[in-house]
Amino acid sequence: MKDRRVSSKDVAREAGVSQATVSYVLNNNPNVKIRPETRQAVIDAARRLNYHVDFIARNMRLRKSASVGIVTDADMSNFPFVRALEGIKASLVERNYSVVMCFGTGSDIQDAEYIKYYFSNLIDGIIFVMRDLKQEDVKYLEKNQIPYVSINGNAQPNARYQVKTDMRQAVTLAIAQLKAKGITNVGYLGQFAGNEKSMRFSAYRYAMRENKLRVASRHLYPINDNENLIFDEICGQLDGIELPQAIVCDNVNMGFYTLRYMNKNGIRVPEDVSLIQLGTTEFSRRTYPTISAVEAPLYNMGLRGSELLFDIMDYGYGVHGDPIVLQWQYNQRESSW
Amino acid sequence: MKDRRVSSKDVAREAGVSQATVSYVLNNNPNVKIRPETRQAVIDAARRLNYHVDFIARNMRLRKSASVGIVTDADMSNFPFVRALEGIKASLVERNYSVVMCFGTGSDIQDAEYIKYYFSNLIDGIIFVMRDLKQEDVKYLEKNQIPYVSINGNAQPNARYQVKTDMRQAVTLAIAQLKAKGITNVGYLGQFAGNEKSMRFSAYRYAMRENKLRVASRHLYPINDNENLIFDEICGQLDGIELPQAIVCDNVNMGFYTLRYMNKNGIRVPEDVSLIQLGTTEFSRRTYPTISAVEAPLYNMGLRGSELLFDIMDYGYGVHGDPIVLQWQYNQRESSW
DNA sequence: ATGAAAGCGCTAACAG
DNA sequence: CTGTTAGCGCTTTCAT
Repeated sequence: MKDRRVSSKDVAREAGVSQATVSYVLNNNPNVKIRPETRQAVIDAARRLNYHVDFIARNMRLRKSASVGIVTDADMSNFPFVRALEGIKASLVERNYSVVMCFGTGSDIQDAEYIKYYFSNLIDGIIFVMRDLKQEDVKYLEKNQIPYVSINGNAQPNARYQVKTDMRQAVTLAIAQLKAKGITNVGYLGQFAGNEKSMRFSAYRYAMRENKLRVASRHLYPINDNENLIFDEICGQLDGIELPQAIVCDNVNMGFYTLRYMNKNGIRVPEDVSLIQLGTTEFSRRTYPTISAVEAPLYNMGLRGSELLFDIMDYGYGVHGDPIVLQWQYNQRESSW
Repeated sequence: MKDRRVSSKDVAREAGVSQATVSYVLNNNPNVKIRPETRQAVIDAARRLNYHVDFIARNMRLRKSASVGIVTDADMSNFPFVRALEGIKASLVERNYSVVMCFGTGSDIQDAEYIKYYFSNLIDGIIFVMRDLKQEDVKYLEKNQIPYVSINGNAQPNARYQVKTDMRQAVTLAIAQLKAKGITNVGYLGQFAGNEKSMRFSAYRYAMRENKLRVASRHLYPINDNENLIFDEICGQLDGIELPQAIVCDNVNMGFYTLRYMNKNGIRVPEDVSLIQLGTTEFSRRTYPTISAVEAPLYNMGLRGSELLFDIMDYGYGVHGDPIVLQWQYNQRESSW
């Protein structure tokens, strides 16, 4: 199918040396001294023949693949995921590693694509991005000493290697800023249960407490995170009630739909109600008003996670037991004072 | 580093057969008949030992990599790119191919990562997604018979293998709908030069002509596509003028910023001005009003492109010379009549 | 300083 | 129906 390509043997012949020498030269093998003119001859020959090493063959010999598998739960077209991937990429490129996307994640980890890939030498390690790890999966990975890292806003209980985040300080800052403008009546709209959500909700409660503000239960608006229903649920919660001075929205979508609600009903933002969104998207600065947001350090999460994975791949389990914790940031825009 | 793993030789020993038989069974090789009990013995042994083929070794033997390289110009965190990637993925998964992201695209194609990967047997083919191909790059690819496909809204001149799109009918339909509501005065906001842009602008002109409407040059608003400047430029163009009844916006960002302009200035959409956006994003249905959009068939572009690539990889250059042309669609939402 | 040769794990003639 | 065997292209010990 693919026509025969030039191999290191060809280069050796062309340069009048042995195949071993070609390998020594091209890999700059530090354990072996090569006469400069020999070296040059090899390099010239390689260039002349337009030689490229066959990574597959090399990797086979070296018993590694020089790529890492990326696994996600999120829709791929999800901004946080992709942004974290950009951070990962930055770290990988440096070391000449490549990214393999792993899709099929079966119900049993044993037949997840990424496990097959790992055992098939297609990837050397695994990065879980924005994916909640099941207890048993973590156990399986660690039992088999598979290099992996979880990159996720939320802590993954029991996962040995992870990058997680803390948003409490950023939310505290956001609410402090509101308070400085005389706003004390800050509600919360979103989900109140579940892992990810409860991290957000509890950050809100933490921030209120730190700011010595009361959480009023009549200003807590439970909304399920289902794209098609969010707006209706918001209407159900907010129609005809007395609104608080500010609302913190659980995530990007809820922030958008809440703004939609305000715009639709002629409620001025932030004059009547301030709006703050938890989560990151590039569209928050394209609306009217632009939406203030507490945002995760996505790029750095990717970068740091990938670096951690390299440590594990290089030195094995046992290094760096501590999770990396990165801080969220408050990005004030027009929707809040 | 990685502990020795179980090979097909081990399975052979365990099952009391030869390595070849193991290969025959596990690959379901149709050219060779295996006694059912032998087959079963092999399968059992493999399971017992938790055997996984070593793809690297297999690929080396087969002289292929079972992965394709994805190259893009766009920021990865770009919705159209990722959506197309999802289509690609759907096609790849079926054939057990995997995706390798190629990042470094040097100025000279010879040292682009994807070329190195190809010549290094790391990928079997290349898909360019939303990336404008240079003349010379196309020439290089075709001279070397490298399987590639361009997936792009716009035609890539001279690229033999491509998926491109046609938006004229969809825009015509959108404008026809406006006209049916008595709107005849339709402006255009965006860029008027450049490859991508002129496709859009000319689709608008085509649609106006088809609908027997006049393009009024006073309702053509040139805006440069620079995120940080768009809004200011829009203000510069629209402040204090008499607006048309409808505006077609060049792309997603301009659509958003134009809506921002309207909302900010209390101009009702669509009562005062209808808005139509060319381009796709999931956020168009989260604003108030939601934004009508003419959208590219991104998922299918990815899917079809990937299928085309498989044809080329399977049968070589010479198949399917004709570009695949896919139609855009009009998605009417609240921002237009 | 360089070469000969072994072998990574797999597949596919070919032989039986 | 199954086994023997010869590589795929590379790296690396061990000789020289």
